[in-house]
Amino acid sequence: MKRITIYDVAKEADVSLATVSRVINDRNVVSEKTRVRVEEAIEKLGYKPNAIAQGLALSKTTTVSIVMSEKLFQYNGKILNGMMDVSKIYNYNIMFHTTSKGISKMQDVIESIIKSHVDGVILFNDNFSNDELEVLHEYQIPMVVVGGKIDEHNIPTVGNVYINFEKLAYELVSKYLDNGIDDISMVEDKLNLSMMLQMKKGIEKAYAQRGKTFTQYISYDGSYKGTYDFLTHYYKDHKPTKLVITFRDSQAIAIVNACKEAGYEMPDDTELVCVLNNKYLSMLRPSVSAYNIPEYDLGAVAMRVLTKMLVDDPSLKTKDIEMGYSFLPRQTTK
Amino acid sequence: MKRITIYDVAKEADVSLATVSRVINDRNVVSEKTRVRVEEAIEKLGYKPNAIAQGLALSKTTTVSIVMSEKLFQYNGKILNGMMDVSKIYNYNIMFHTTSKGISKMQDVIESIIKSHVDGVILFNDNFSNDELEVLHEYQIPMVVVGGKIDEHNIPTVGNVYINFEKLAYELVSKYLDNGIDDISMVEDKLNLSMMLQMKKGIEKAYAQRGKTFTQYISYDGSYKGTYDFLTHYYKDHKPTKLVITFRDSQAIAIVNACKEAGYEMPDDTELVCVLNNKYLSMLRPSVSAYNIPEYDLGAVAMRVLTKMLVDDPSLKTKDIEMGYSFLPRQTTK
DNA sequence: TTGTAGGCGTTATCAA
DNA sequence: TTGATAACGCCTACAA
Repeated sequence: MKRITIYDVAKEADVSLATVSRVINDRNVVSEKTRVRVEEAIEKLGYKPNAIAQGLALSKTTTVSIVMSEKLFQYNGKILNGMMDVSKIYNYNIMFHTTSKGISKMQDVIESIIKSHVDGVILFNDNFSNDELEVLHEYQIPMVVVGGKIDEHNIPTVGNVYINFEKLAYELVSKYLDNGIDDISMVEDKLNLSMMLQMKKGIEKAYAQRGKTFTQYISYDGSYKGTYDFLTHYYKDHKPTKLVITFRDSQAIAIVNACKEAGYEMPDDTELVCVLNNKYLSMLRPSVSAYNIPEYDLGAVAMRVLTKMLVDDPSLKTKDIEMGYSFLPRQTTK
Repeated sequence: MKRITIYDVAKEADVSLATVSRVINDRNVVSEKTRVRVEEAIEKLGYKPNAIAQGLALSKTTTVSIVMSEKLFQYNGKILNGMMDVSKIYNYNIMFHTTSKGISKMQDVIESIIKSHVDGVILFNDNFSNDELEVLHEYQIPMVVVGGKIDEHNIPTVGNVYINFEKLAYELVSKYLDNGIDDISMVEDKLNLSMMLQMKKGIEKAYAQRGKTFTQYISYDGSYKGTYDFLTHYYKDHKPTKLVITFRDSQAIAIVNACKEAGYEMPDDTELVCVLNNKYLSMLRPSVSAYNIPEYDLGAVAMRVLTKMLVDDPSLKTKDIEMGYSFLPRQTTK
């Protein structure tokens, strides 16, 4: 079946293709009479404009790329939901890219982003370098980074929608320190290294302000299958600290199980806070205290900022937006 | 910055644009000498072909659409991973669409699929009707449906990569029936209705073959926030059956918690099998028996089948592929 | 082996 | 208000 084109419509309505184009795009003025005729022809033939041809003619694809790491997007469903919903409102198509660590596949992704001529890009933290940001910027492609705060940048085509993890960690730890508890540890999450660094910074600041030093950053090499494996092993000969901070659910669950097996009571012997909340943490027994991060909103706002950059002045201000969060106390904290 | 085009390269290398096109696409024979010259020019100018223009010229976008329901894709990360990896191998771009139930957004998705002129589509079960499949077929767009088995179809442009949930349920229930246990229930999962129906069919068949009738299909209306809420309420005045079958983790976890709170022992008082495995089920105490569904492979194979349909004869045979599964016994079964 | 020219489906600029 | 016509960037017969 030959796809029907603007020519077919023009012939059917007995006008020139220019006129058809006009009624499609609502440009200029078209006489009521002919507009109706054209619309009828469109309806009758079931004509649908070819977005590719439009893209070529307009140098605008109404498509934006979303790139996130392969591992990460399993945890970021809601962020994606937020982005998808907003993109629908503005009628943007979504090109989806994933990066796997290891070989720097980000190169390939950038390559295909450039070739695809998408109008904008949304990147997640933790899967690109500054060089790569620079490349995209050279091509004048507006982009927004979502997740954590990115370093001071003066690239005008970059926006940032983020959670201030440094502040979050600082506040959390300060509270405990002020209650006389300084036996605190944080478990590294290799999937979110840049967020970890920000949190570490916040914790260290809290300690430093009180003349102390934070030392219990629990990291591990690649010899374990994952965090869970590592932690169950780790707690065989380590007593959990009074407060343990984890980033994701897997780590929190590992801690809960390890404590249970070692005979420690929560929250009496040890307290646990997981940064990223999800439903499993509330289903667990004991249920795990966590932070309510507005994931959906992060995605929605990021996409909205991007569309703003696309239609408005690209040098728009207020492109950096800090999102809030709130603590969800559950059974693992007093 | 003006994007540099094939003309620029041609001028730089002092050849015609046709020649440049030839070296880019490796078409015809180009003399070694000029090819090198062209390649140098490409390198020097940093030329990247405009995929949009290529798409227009070739009527081929090397892009495929993936459409899945908004709710579902949070659970199907690995399937997506499989699809993404294979699409990378074949250099296909991914256009990502989500459908939310309620208003039939599927209409919009189809609209944009048609306009985008993607080369093929991958659909998940449970988010389209046969009519919608027909529309896509009218446009000759190759597509594959992934997840459960779709009804007999004779649309030549549709492939199907699936798990035989009917068989799975039949086998599972048969085993228990043959051991004299017929106090079995299955909890409905509203996110996967078509799979539920297939499983129900399998269970009913197992019962029927033994002159019995399956009655304990546990469903609920929309008055609960979700399955978890419903189940915790349900088991206040219902004793769990000897075997409970759930589809997803949330439901399984609800059962585990409900039993624990009601003082039932697993697996002695009641056994539990969750169809879709995931890491939380193995972390839970007791850990939940489940099926190892090759999610990644489902996605990978689906994408591979689609690419085959795209390059090979579109009327290729063996487009319907049944994937295997295996049982993972854990603490909730004897 | 290389170049010329027409076409892919739209939009936009001019004239009419 | 409408209609030619030249882009948009690339590919591919057809010629040379």
